[in-house]
Amino acid sequence: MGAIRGARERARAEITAAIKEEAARQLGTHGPAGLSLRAVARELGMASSALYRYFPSRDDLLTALIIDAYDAVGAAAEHELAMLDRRQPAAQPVERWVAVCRAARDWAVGHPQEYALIYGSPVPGYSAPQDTVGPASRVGLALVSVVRDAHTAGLLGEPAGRPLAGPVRADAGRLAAELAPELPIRVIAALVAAWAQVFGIVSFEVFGQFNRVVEARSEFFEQAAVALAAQVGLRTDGGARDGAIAAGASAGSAGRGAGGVLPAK
Amino acid sequence: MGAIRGARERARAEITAAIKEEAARQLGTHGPAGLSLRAVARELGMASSALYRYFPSRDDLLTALIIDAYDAVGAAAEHELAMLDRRQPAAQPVERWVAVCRAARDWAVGHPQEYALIYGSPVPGYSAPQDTVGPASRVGLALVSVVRDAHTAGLLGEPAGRPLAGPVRADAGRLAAELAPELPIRVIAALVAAWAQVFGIVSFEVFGQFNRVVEARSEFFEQAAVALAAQVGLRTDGGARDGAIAAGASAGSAGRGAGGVLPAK
DNA sequence: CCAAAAGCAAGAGCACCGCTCTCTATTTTT
DNA sequence: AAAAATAGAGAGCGGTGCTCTTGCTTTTGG
Repeated sequence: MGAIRGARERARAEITAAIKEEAARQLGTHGPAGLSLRAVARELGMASSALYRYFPSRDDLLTALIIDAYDAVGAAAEHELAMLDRRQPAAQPVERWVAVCRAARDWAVGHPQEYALIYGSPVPGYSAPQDTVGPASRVGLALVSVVRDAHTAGLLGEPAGRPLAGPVRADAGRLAAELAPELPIRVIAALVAAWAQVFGIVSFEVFGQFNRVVEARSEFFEQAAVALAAQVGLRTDGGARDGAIAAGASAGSAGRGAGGVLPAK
Repeated sequence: MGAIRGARERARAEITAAIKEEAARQLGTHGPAGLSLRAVARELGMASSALYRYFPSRDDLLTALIIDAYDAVGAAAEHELAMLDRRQPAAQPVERWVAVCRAARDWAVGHPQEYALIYGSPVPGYSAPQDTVGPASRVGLALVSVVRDAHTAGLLGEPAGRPLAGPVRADAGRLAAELAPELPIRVIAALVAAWAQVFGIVSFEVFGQFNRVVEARSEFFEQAAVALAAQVGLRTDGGARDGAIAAGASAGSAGRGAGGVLPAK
């Protein structure tokens, strides 16, 4: 945080960064399993044992990369949202929602290995150290903020779905108290579901489950993101049909014409 | 396939099975990265080199396990559906849909490592050998069959969401031709999305993303599965409101009373 | 200012890994 | 019964994560 004190600390910071950089590079080419401390050290021209001064174990290096990845995708989402708001200050909630989703997806397809690291199978022992929970929630919080803004702007309708089962209601209530007390409980529940579902689609794309199934990935994703926004209760038009099911805008969805869902990319 | 011919072939089959069994055991305790051919051989009391008579490489062993896992979850889904139909021949399409989803989830939480193997990050080199695509699609096909049955029974409404973008329509059309020509294209698209979204929720649960977020996992999942069924167009009651948005049953959802979504487990 | 303390880099070494090669024993086929 | 195919064992190669010991440099404190 503070200013760098001596040459030693500066060197330490630089070398730590270089190690992470090279490790990330190897991660991109050989995958998480192929990340080798020795190879990193070799590439950096240092003895493998020296690397342990910076990361006490391979898992710690991986954890650092995990945190970086969470931060990267979180920052991408926040940045994309900020850009949209600057470009188009009166953007519809649905557009803002889709912007966040698309940012996450774009980052994922651009960094598949890093994505796999954080949203794929947890690594060997793995215990999800506490340091990861903050960065890990940034995308989710961005989604929450979009919905919250829509709510304060009066652009939030009823979420789809049946009334909540008791325990689900309890979870959602606890979450609501934590991060958005003004939002209806059902919206919170729908939001969490949508959050998981967005990443379900991204994971299927990145992990190859869509091979030979879905080819128009970005359009497909966009379509699903819009549907999920509706599911959460974000209105696609800021008008009538109060309290009605927001998802039900399909009938008269002149929307944006010509097949397009939202202005792509 | 055919009868076992000699003692040698029988032994080979048995040993192959034993290797896979032990490998699966190790997979469950140490994770995919911790699967060691030497350890498997050691546990089986044979030389590590002898193991290569059965699996030419570690990746081939993993591939075998992957196929087994796909088959296991697929069989679980099909079995659960068959059981429901036997127990309750007039089951609602939504119930059948949820049964398939729940079977997949139950298998996943019961076999997290095997689940990670097939729905988590792809393994090192990995090329998704052709042998996996058949088993891999069983759960998806089960979902398709549920929707198709609902359609022939006249219990399929309009799926939620806007009209499809062109390329998405093309993908869905191709898929429809392959596996369910009678279904509306939009239903196919919604189905694929729902398929990915179901596994998104399962993955978030199994991979720990729901830690400290969702505690009532099975109820939450059930809720989401029902919502996804509606999204696809499965009616929750076999009656009125033709062509209307099926998801819109929320208003008067007396449903099944007392917070419960569907008869659990 | 210089000695003590602390941090850093390197090398050797341990136990393990996937995998190959060679050699022998056994079974199947001809 | 001879020949061919198959199964197992062992040694060995290059790689891995990680530890320990040994020197060296920077920082610190009297």
